[in-house]
Amino acid sequence: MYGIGRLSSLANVKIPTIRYYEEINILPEAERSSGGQRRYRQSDLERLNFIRHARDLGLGIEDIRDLLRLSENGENPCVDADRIAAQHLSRIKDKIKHLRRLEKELKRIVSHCQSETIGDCYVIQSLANHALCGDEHKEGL
Amino acid sequence: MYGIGRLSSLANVKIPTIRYYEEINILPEAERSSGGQRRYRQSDLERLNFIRHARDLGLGIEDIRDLLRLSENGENPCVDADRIAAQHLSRIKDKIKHLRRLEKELKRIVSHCQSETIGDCYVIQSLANHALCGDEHKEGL
DNA sequence: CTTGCCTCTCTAGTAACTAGAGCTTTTATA
DNA sequence: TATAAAAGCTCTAGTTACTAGAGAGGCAAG
Repeated sequence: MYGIGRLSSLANVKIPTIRYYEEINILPEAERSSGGQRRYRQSDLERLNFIRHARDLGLGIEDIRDLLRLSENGENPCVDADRIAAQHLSRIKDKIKHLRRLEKELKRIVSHCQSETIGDCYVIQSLANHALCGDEHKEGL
Repeated sequence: MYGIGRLSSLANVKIPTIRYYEEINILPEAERSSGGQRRYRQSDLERLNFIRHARDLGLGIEDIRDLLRLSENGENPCVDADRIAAQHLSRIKDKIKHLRRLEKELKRIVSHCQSETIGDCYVIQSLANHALCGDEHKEGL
């Protein structure tokens, strides 16, 4: 049994974040010391590690909640977990696509500006006038 | 002079968003009709188009505020605008790098899972146990 | 028993909107 | 001109995943 500070450094998750996870019920309510402080055990650390790891991969809290629920019974079919991961992967691919379009457009705009003053700055002109854009950059996340 | 609905469809920005932009002072306070409704003119549309365009490129409101301020005087040097755009470009590059790492890791995890039940689902195992990760995916945005 | 660190709850703030309630104004039609 | 539909108004609260800070209380070492 250890306190929240120790759990925090073991899992590499900040203290307020741990309390937040408890509040939104992805961590169970912690046991308390006689004075009311949270006390944790190994299983809490494991669950928190799972959460942090999933967060590092960019999964949202609701997906993580589903994954935790699924993982609680080893007999569950794993297609649901696979689907969550696969959907997340496709969201990431979409984001990459979108960001690449932005990157391309910004590169074009930035490299194109050779002027001295705002009056004929290509950056400003591009923003003011969509017609100067080479490409589309309106969709997606 | 037209109403907020028309401005909204001309600029392709939702009505509440326009009011929000006014509230945070990146759009000037609109003139009002005798009954108190907002009335806009061409210059408002141009400013709003500028904003939307910058948002489409992923720029944050504070950057846009700076760009708008700079663009108000054509004599201003344009290095400041260029710097804002260049910094944004580098943030985008970083995000792409980060997302590509996640993509790689998720692909590995998803394709690796051939099981039927959660008990030996590679997705779940990877999340529970960081040692199964091929790569790092902890840094950055 | 005291000192100092750890932890507690609660509120509010972040970014950039979005949704909805309940009401008033404007516009189009009869 | 009367009325009804469409458009607009303000205000509050919700979204995501935390983070910061105030002010009070718990805990372990010496």
